[in-house]
Amino acid sequence: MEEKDLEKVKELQQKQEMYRHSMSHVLAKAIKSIWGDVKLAIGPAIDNGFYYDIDMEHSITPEDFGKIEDKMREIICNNEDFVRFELSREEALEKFKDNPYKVELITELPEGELITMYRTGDDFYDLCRGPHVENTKFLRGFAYKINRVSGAYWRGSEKNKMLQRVYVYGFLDKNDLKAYIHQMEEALKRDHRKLGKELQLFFISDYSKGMPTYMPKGLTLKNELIKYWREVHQKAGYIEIETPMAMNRELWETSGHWDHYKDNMYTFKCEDDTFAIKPMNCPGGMLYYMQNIHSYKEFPLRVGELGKVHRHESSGTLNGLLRVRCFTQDDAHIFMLPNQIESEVANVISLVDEVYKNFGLTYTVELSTMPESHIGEIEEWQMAETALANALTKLGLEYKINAGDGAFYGPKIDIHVKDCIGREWQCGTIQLDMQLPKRFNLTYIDADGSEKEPIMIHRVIYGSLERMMSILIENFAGAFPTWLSPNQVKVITVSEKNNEYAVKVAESLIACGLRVETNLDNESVGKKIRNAVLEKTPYILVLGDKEMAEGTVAVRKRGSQETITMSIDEFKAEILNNIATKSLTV
RNA sequence: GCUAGUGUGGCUCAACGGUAGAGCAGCUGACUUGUAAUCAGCAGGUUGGGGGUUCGAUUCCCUUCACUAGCUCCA
Repeated sequence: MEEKDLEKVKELQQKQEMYRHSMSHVLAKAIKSIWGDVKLAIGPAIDNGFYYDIDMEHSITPEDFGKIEDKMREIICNNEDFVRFELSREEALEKFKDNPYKVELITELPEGELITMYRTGDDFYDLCRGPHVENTKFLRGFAYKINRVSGAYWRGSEKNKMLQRVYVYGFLDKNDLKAYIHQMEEALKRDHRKLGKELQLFFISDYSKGMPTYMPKGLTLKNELIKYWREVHQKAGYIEIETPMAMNRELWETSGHWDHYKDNMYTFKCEDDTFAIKPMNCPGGMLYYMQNIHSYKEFPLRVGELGKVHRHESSGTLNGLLRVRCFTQDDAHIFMLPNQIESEVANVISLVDEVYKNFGLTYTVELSTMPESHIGEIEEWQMAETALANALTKLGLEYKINAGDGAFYGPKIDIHVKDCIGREWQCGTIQLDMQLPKRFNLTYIDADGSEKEPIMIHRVIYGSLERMMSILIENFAGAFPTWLSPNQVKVITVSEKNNEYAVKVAESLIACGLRVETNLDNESVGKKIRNAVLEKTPYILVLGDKEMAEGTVAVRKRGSQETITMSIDEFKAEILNNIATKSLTV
């Protein structure tokens, strides 16, 4: 039964994909019939519809969308057959001789194979393996909407010409399209940049593009994340260090960053020396290791650092707190014996799991293996990759393999989390480094008294505090669990007569370590409630004559419109318990 | 970095060739409030910066900066 359903779903997905392919043909045809002189590149189906990459003079703008959609509708209503036909390579090249993109695609097809094309009407044909629907009339019920137009490099390489890519949402079911658009609109409301402004968490000044300033509330959030991080890492056997922000060029030459990463580093001269602001914490961590002679008995040696790094990322890639030029990595370098890799990697992944679960985050795991350009011996790589894979398998985690996507210095495991509009961001990562220990000549004394080179991994759990914060802001839509919430309690008075009592209550809560704000404004209770609700405060306390006389508080929890009257001590017990258990709800 | 779009008071938006308007927030005053906006008044912008076209520009053009989406990148 279950299998049957699965099959049905799969069948429907395949059908949808075929329709999307056919629609992309229609899209191309519509654009060609409107603007005439266009060179079509490529137009695949994607998971929310389809797009077409086109090289043309006219810059398509949102004002053109209606016109294109109308034309598409017209083509669909013409009941044109999708006619499949095959050409020899030469014939196909001749047919597309004015279109370098198609020529390139055709040339890459295996020689001797016939080229499949589809034609609709008399005037339009396109290179496509198909399948397509038989006739455009079948597309009549297909729900589509042009979403946006943007630039995209031909074949994804910045060396090539940038084409115009028209993205279209497209679904078999009208309701799916509606639901999808609605979901996107809802998602935008929880965009961390919007909430960051509304909730006064952070801002990014023009004077420090890509480098956020934390406002008091945002800093509280960040500090809570750090506090929690320290708790779990201390339990997991980590020690913590702090390395300098700027270090001499020579160090970066030794680490290899100067050669590989110089363009992304902020460098400066001081007296006769050149310095770089650290783009990563590793070299500093290596220097720490080198301060002492190490024994195999110390391993695994887990050295953590909440290190602030600066990287000059391209301007176009910056995105709120998700992609910044200055961020705090929750880094750690772990030094170990070869036979400790598997268990230690498993330890780290368990830590990731524990931390992410605590936030209610779901994640996906990817294992990236040896890239073409790499250092080290194949056997070393195999050993390392096997160890990583074994650790994942042992924990029963599903993972995707990204063949050849590892760092040049070692394989890695990446943890991805989705943002509110479905974009995946790498957060946690565990990277085996087969280079730095060599470059810095790290050693330890093994049981037999010989000097050996330790195995080292870099790992982050949050990834960066900034990225994790933005993911959390969006996941919670700004309504943070109490323990994380910048403001945990809002004390509201009914009238000015109650101010003194309110201040007393607030002070006693603050004395318990709670983050409390009072609103003694000369405003209506309704308005003060409204403001507190908009600020997404977990607990609102309303204090009037009644509470004052009885020494109680009227508690209104986030998400509820009811109030519960309780003694101050009862309230303290409840909220402190909520915080201690890091409850996700109030 | 590339392509396109956007840029109006602290915030959200309006006006769109005739020299900027509203709500919220702020301030002042009245009201003393019982669970999502009490009322009145005041103040606040030369429309991101620079240049040009024009009798006149927020509105058109150029340039620059920033932002947004996508592409590339993320060792």
